[in-house]
Amino acid sequence: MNIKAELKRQMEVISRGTVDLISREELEDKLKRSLESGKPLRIKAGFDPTAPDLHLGHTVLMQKMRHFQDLGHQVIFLIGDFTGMIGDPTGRSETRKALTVEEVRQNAVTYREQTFKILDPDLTEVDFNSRWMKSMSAEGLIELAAQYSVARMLERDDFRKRYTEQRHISIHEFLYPLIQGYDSVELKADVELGGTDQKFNLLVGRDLQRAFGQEPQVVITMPLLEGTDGVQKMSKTYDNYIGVTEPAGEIYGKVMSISDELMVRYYELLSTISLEELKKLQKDMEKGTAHPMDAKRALAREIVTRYHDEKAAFDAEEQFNRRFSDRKPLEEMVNDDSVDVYEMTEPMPLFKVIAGFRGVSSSEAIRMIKGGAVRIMDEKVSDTQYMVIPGRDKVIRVGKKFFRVVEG
RNA sequence: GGGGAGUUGCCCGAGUGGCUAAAGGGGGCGGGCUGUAAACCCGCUGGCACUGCCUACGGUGGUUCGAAUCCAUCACUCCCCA
Repeated sequence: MNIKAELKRQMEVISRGTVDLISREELEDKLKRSLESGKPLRIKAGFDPTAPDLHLGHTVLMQKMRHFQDLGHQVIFLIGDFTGMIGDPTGRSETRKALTVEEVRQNAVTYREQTFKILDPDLTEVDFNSRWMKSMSAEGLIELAAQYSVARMLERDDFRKRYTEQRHISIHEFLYPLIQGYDSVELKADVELGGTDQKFNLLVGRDLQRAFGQEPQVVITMPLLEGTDGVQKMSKTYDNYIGVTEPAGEIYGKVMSISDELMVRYYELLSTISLEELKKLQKDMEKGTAHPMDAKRALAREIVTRYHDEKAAFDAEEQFNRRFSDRKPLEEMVNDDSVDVYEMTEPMPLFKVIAGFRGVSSSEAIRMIKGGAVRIMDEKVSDTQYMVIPGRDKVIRVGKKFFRVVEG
């Protein structure tokens, strides 16, 4: 094997799509030694077990982990169960609520199950930082804390912001980056991956490794994926996520509802098409030779295919078209199996039906009726007292979603 | 340890005794326009089978016919001094 050529190839694969790579020289050095000795690099990526459902935002990072696996390196999927109990203050404007031991444990299990949709289980070492943190003594913690200064902590953007805005910061929040950094010491990590928001924490890891006499890890950050709202980062907390375990139709629909601008971003970070292809697509859309909606369809198909399969993607598209794009007469909708079904045997007030179907309060349902959001058999209904009679009122539409009433 | 400021609905923020389910903005939802896009315009935005009732302005207790607004006390946050 030509080590030089292989080194170049690996560097290319690894650096694609990254935001920071600190430092390139160190990475090259480590890779070179690894190639010469045949000893794989230890790649660490930590995950906070607050949100047990993986979403597309996580996959940006995990695909990078996968790249490392494909190059034969050892990936460590570290579940920050101990740190999860502290609550990562990163990016927050206020103190996070700490999780209970039980919550963290449960979340971790689900997390693990979903990981292997993307990663190769044989090349993945799953670990928990409670393994070493739980038994750390107070002396150990103080020794660790002595490695860093308050001034340096306050260099971190979010801390500084909170500090200058005179908001509360608990001492234990300073411990988070320290513990995360110490994890790298325990794991003897060669490389640590994270989102750009993790940059500070990852760099602390380098300092601590140095302090504990280890060679500092290389830090690689990946861009954060915006959520479906296009503004905030994708997160379960903001309810703007697309989960990898969601049904095909759901994923397809969510992707279709994102803005054009965001679509380009998703292409960039989630699609496997090359950057050149993406550029061409953008140009064509500007020129008007390609319709943005078609491009979005293709993206939705690609993503659904990845987490389900091609057939599911095809079906999801079919259903989507039938539901929203094709203008079809009411009679067809009545028996269309792609609409959701609401079973009822006895007449019920309309707002109750809506409340049950949409999961909103009765007051909210009544407001929707008053606001003209509701149609029954294609007729707008504004009577809040309206009774739904199964058999007669077959198709109810609330907003853009609609459903069919069936006698059960 | 001493002194001061503050805690309002999902978020920000106005409100200093009745007209306050609480201005305004953001977000969210709905309507129009569309490509279930963006932008823009309009409406709604505590709960409850609802011409009414219940819950709500950090917690508790009090003053009052009546309190988010006044008093006491507790909790929490921030600032200044030591």
